[in-house]
Amino acid sequence: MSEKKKILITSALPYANGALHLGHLAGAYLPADIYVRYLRLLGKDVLWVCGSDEHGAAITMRAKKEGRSPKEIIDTYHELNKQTFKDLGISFDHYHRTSAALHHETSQEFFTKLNEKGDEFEVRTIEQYYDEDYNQFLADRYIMGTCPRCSHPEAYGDQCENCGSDLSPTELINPVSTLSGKSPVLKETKLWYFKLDKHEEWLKEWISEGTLDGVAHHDAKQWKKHVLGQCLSWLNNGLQPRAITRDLDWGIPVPLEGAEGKVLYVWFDAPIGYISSTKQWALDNGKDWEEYWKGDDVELIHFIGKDNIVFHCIIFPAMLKAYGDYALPKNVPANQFLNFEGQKFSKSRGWGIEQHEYLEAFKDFPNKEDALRYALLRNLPENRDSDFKWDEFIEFYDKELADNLGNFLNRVVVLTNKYYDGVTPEIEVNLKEKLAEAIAIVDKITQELDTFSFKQAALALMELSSYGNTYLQDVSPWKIWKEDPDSEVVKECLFVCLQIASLLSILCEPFIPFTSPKIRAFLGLGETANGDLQSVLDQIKAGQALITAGHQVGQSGVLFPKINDRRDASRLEIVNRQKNKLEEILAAEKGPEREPLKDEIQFDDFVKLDLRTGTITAAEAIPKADKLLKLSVDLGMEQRTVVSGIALQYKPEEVVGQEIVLVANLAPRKLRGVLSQGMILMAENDEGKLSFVRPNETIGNGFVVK
RNA sequence: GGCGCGGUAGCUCAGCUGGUUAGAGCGCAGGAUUCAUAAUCCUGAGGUCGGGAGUUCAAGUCUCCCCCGCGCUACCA
Repeated sequence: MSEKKKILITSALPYANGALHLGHLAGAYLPADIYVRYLRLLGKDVLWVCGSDEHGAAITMRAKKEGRSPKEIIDTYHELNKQTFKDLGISFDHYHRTSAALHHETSQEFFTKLNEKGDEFEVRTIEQYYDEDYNQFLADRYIMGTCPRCSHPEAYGDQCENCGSDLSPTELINPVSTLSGKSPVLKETKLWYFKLDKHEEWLKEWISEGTLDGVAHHDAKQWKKHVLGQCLSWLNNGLQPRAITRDLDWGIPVPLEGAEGKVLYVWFDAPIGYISSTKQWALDNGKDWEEYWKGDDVELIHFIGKDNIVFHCIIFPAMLKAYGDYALPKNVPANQFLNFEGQKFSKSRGWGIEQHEYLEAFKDFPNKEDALRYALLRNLPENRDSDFKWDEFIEFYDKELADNLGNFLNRVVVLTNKYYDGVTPEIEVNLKEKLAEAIAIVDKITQELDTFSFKQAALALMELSSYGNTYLQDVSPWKIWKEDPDSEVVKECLFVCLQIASLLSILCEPFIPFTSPKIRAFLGLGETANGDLQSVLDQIKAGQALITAGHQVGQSGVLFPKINDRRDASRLEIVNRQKNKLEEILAAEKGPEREPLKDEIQFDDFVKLDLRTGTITAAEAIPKADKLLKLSVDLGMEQRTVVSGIALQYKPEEVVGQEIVLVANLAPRKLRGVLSQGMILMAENDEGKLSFVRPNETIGNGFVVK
């Protein structure tokens, strides 16, 4: 066992059925990359693992849709995502995949161990749809039918994409297997459940107090509020056992006799992917994976988006503790969501840009990687949803990277070359004193990084360069030099500026790793290595120069050619192409769009409907249902009670006296405890505005509409 | 309806356990300067801290109610 503390960083495993967009990057990968690069520069023993999540029904569904095998799908996206990460400087130590044999073994071993503990799992028998032609149980997504809520004929077993309702397969009207196209039958099946409820007590203490079995584990106050909030909300509602197996042919087989045709539920094996990724890295590098997962000297940090909070803060810790010996996360700095120009990323709408698309579209853009990293960084959704805008991309690049950082570095190197032929001047100076303010800013940068405040850290980095600009301006060596080229004041000024430039060259590395070596080259410095930042910090605080007298600097140049440049519009054009794309999408969407027509029916189908005129005579809200009103309808020959989902648009008093048309022979159904005897016809437009359908002159109640 | 998170200058956001005249960047207005990439530096204007009530000597910061945004969840004939 090594004496040094091990830090294990994980980033959410990307699901390998599609490309990743900028929101993903901003959520779980860029912040982690910055943090890991920072720790490496400090010389910490840090390991960062990730990989593709390659199981689950969504992959088989996509494969079927595209007429490819699941294996082809995951291979495509595994390679794409892996390469794109690499191109953007996302510096995983290992990028694994859950289809790997090592991962299957690891997951099965994990399952087996928990199963052998005896009281972690329970087996339940439930009824599930089964396709008799294909001899297999059907995942929710493999069943389609008519949505019981909106009558959309192509709702999936878990969700209706037309009305957004969450469904269960048994709710579907006329369910059909997407495999055989026939009606599935209900058949009993066995599922394994993880008894999450059993872990509720210690989880509550661990999350709210940061103590584990009474022993201090982490500082709960360091966790983000929205993370704590969501976890405690779950815990206070009571945890339920969760199914960990499914009847599916794509995934990790359940390693038990009599469990043929069953695989581990994807959420169970995915986080174990962090472990198998570590194992593979250890094998490749001759290390011991357990040193990073077990023992007191382990610090585990999960970087994720907010959609993953409960898995990483509740479910996976429960799995780890149930297994035993594993360290639990010290922090889960989950980010919120990144929007794109004011709206959510949407693949189907083409709203947003995927990582590999960006690299392609910006291939002629200098520093495209750092430009993107910086724009995302400055706008990270750390505590609330944020918004990526191309105009801000331009602004951050031009104002901060080019005008502030790039220009300062250029000024310093140009002046050094001009006055001293690039040789650092010899000068007596109390650096501790002279750099006190700069060092305070450096401390701020590291403190922000230590606490996962990456956006603030970036601002502090700019503050350092801005401080350099201000200092240079205050001394204005060019004025003095004109009078006295040998001035000690000029020498001191540039000597100090070179120290600041040197600090910037290393401190910027976690944020803009592609630019850092260029800055180092300007300054005549070699590339940074692990641990360098620690020695730089030690030196500078001890008053030692980082760039000493006699050191030859290199030649400078334009680090960040500005986007708004009067001589060269090429960069602006690249960005403008993206902006134009969005405008086109918006323009296209403005065209009239109507729900597609349903399948043709016969006259006989129509006459089955019994439509009657009526008048609403009373209305009241239904407690604990914000969309429902309980209505009394006068049909002339009788009174009906009808429950209608119009409460968001109408107050009860507004609808009394309203003439309506009622589907009068609809089978009664109970809603929120009230028996609804019919359905009122309403027209609804695309903005959700409702309007009653009624005869355009009063005709009396109870008459037939046909 | 329940739960969680957010709502601070024109824009994007900082403000830990309540404590002096509420901060930064961008934008805007004036000025300085030329080593540098129409750059840099200085000064200034600009905020009922979502609304209302309360606790306190003192509230952006605590409590309650309400409004808005996002998410989870229930319901949606």
